[in-house]
Amino acid sequence: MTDLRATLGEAVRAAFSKVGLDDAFGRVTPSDRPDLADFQCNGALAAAKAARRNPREIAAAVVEALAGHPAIAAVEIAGPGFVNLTVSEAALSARAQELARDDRAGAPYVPDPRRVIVDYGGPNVAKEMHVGHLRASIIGESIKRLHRALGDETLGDAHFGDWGFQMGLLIVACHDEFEDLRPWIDLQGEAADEPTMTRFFEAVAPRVGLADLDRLYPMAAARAREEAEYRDRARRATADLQRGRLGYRLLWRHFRDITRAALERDFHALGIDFDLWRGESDVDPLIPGMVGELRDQSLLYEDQGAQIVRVARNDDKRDVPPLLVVSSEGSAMYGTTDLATILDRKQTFDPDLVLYVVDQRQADHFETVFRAAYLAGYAKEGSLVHIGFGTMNGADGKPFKTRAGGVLKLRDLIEMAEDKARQRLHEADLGSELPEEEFEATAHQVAVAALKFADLVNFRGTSYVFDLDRFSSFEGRTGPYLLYQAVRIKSLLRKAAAEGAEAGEIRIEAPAERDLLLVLDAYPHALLEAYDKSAPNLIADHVYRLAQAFSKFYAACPVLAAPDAAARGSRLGLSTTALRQIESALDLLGLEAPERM
RNA sequence: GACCCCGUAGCUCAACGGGAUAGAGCAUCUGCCUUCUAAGCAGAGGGUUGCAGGUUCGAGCCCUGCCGGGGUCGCCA
Repeated sequence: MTDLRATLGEAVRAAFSKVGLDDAFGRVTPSDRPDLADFQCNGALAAAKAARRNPREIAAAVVEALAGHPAIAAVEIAGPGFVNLTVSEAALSARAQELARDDRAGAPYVPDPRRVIVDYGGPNVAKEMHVGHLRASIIGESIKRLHRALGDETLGDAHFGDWGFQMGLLIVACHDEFEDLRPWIDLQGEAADEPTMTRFFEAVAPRVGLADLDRLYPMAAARAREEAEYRDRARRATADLQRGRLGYRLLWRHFRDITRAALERDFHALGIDFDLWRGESDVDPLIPGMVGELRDQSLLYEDQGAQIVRVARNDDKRDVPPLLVVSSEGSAMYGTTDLATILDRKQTFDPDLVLYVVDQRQADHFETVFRAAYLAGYAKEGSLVHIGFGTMNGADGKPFKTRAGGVLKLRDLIEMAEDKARQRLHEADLGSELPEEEFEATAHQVAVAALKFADLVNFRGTSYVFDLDRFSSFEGRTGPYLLYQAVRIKSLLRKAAAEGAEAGEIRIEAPAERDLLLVLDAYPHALLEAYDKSAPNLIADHVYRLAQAFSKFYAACPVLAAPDAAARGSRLGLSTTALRQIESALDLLGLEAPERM
């Protein structure tokens, strides 16, 4: 399977070699002037500059070396030395059959598969998920799917925040709130027998639910800010928990279990599923050993009462602060946990690459942690990469807030999107004949598509403005538009099947067919670019372009009413292939199209 | 203060090693439903790419300065 761009690129690189120039100049790109050609190579201009020669002369030599290549119908020199390439009918047709037969719709494999962990989502026990988690989850899920689809052995890890001060706060809050549970919460010791544990959970589970955590945590957090005494109690509870005090440990397990179950449900509804839920608590036992090892490696320094690893380098343009491993109070910091997580991953999975899909604002933090990990030999230089993203902003350009000024909960956001989707479907009189259940499922899919596509269509590094009306529109570059296009093709194929019409050999005749095929051909390159840059927006761009190219084809070339059986078979083949590729790309974005709407 | 990112059409965003006429979508305007979902298609208008210099045959992209916005700068995560 080779796409036309790669085929031509190979040919042009060979031509540059043949005339004695670096083959890197033979880079081929889709034409900027589709009215003139399908592809172009600007290498003659760059080569001319390097060799102080006339670009048109070089272009002429390259063109001569290309003569007779079977994939090229025409090659012309334009302007100062652009080489314009038009694909031959034979190559076009061969590529069409290849794509039609490929059950991956053109998706490539990477040449050297790696072991990859995508660290994303970052939900916390007790803290409600908010829009900040949404971006991490949407982008991370897409990157994970992309790596997996292209052949990497890939794990997605939620990196569950289950271990900090907030646990102590919750324990104290529960202790105060549930008087009758105190004997259980105060349970001493470090280990329990089965019957004790069973009785513990029988007593606690019916009383302490998610709603309690949602209610108690903000209250406790606020109170800890005000009252030093309360804060100290929570700190002590945190320390006791981490030391293994039985009642706290069991209560904490309960917090963690119910939170995780709810989170998994919420994520799943968004098409986001993790392979691992390794929590901060899982790596806590590694920390003492790790600290000792860092000391043995002479990486640890004492500074202002804290234990630090210095990571600054001579060529740094700014002050790079050290990694704080043990605070002056003797506790582990979040950088400590992150470093221990790197160690844990090395021991359990030994990844070639770890991608951290986390807010761009934490770039400095990760730089520090990564440097420390490289120094300690916990990861190979360059194998840890922070995939930063910008914020989702409100209409004022500032990070999104509710009207009351608070952080918008993820659940509320999704509900808003579903309401909007229902409203839009009704306005367009769509899905009115669907059964209630299917209509609701469709509304959910439309809502999810609106939110996720709006996020993924922007380059992850830039911030974007949240505008539900725009995202939920069925017109233009939106998720719902893409679902609509997919559904329209599905409907067409159902009708064809009912008439007994079958896909046949694809013949590229009409301009709209040629344009569609060229877009289909560009899929592997789009995916490899997206892979290299961890940039799902390139997949979003591609699928939108594809949907548009199909729509033009659909308007210009009747399928069922094609002039003859061969043309109908050909157009059905193109439609089937386009649908498969749209669905493939949507899947990589974490989206799914309904059967009808 | 230091460092990083951003500034492109009225709005939201593109522009793939520095290359041809800076592209899409929304909004506005004009056509097209007795044919497969018009949530569509065809077309039009809309730009001194923040400002000023520089490098280059050629700059939205590279360099310098300035203006404006955002972010980060060890014991929260």
